[in-house]
Amino acid sequence: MAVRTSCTVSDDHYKCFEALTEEQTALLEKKQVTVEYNKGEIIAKHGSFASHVIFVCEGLVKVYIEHGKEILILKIISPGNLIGLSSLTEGEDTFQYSAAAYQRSIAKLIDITTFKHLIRENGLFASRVISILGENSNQINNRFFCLTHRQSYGRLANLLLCLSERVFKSDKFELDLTRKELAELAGMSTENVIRILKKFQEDDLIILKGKNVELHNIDAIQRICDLG
Amino acid sequence: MAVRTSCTVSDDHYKCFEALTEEQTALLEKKQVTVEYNKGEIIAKHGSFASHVIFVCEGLVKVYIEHGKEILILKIISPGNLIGLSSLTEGEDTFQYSAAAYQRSIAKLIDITTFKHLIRENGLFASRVISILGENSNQINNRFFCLTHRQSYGRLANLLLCLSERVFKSDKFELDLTRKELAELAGMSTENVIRILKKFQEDDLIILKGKNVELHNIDAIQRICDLG
DNA sequence: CCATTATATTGATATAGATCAATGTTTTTA
DNA sequence: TAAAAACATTGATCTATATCAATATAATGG
Repeated sequence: MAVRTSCTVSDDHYKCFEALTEEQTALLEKKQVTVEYNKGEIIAKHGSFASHVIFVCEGLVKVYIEHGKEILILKIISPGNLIGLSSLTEGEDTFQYSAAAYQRSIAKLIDITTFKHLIRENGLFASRVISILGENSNQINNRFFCLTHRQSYGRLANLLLCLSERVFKSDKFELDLTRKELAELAGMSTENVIRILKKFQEDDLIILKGKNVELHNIDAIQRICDLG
Repeated sequence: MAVRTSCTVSDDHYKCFEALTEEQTALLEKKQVTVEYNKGEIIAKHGSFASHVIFVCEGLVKVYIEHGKEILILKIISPGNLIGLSSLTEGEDTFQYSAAAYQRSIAKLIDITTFKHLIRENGLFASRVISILGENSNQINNRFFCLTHRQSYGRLANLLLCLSERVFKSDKFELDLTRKELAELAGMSTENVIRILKKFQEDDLIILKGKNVELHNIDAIQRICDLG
């Protein structure tokens, strides 16, 4: 069971573009701009006009929905992935979620009209996009399950595994997320994150040194993730 | 804000088939079977081989993921809607969720290979399918937000509004869902559903008579849904 | 490099909502 | 139609986790 997919998706969305012809690729190149974002900057704003889909080239991005002051993080996006595909829906011309850079990031903004045009024109491209949407949907469902059916220990264990396996791709990584950001991701209070991390460290499940995190007993963390 | 979309989606998925040519429609007809399900019967099983996508013609269906004994309802599907599109993803040949009939239901099981073939062949059809996937994704995100950020009163108010507006299409309806099923839908214990319904009735927000429910003060229920 | 502000940590307290237990009511079935 | 099973209701208790409060530490900017 792909529990570890609950905070992010695979990073091979770029492969959909391989389905395009040279001509179509050239068209797409003309209809996109590359933009750099600093840490904390908003890349897409929930409710604003969605004139483009976003392809993340570098950095790390959070995708979240917001209602007033409340936010819910849907996923973390690594380089290679697309954001904003749900605005391809007919009659849905606004972003259905926000996106913000966790760190300095580079993204290509692709004109949505051209993107839609290519879907109609190129069936293979369309089916690749459908694949991505399906994958997104499975990731969200996993995350939904995790956040609603696991208690705090399980949710934090899940987050650590996901960050390790999917985002940083190592069981030892430098975490430049604050406790507050971890709390947001795991759906709990900052204080609770701190207490649980402390407990994990006392139990030799993880080793914390400043911003460096090492998952020391992955099997045990996995067990907490599955059962907690 | 489409809070009321959080338990189900619109019921116009069938419109994607209007994008097919006569020939394609004929092909699809040949590659599908119609099946009747009794109350409680499983229509799709999470993890089993997804050889088809499902089009609901009659009845009422719940879509849910299950891990062991724990379940999470993703949405209610009314006639006119498709189930199992996330299995269109390349390399994903199993159902990513289960579906079961709340009441006697009729569904068409459409061969997934043919469906995929039509996506490649017909760009307009593909873009309609993408629309549906995008809409599904927005519905799940709304539901995700509601279940994680609202307390029990708000979640139950949301469910009542959604059932009224989207499923039964009237503010007075016969509810053949048990308290346990309501609890599952609103993500809380059965006892809590009972206590909250009682409170809503005491406050003249709803009128309960046996299985009949009437939303008596929709504005107030909406306020609880938004804030609670 | 000091002052200011953000972040991290720890402990105490409050509470929404689950769980448990007991009983009443309706539905099913034999 | 009586017995069994499923469902609904009510009250009492328990607990995970949020919230509040106070302090410590780290980061940042003038």
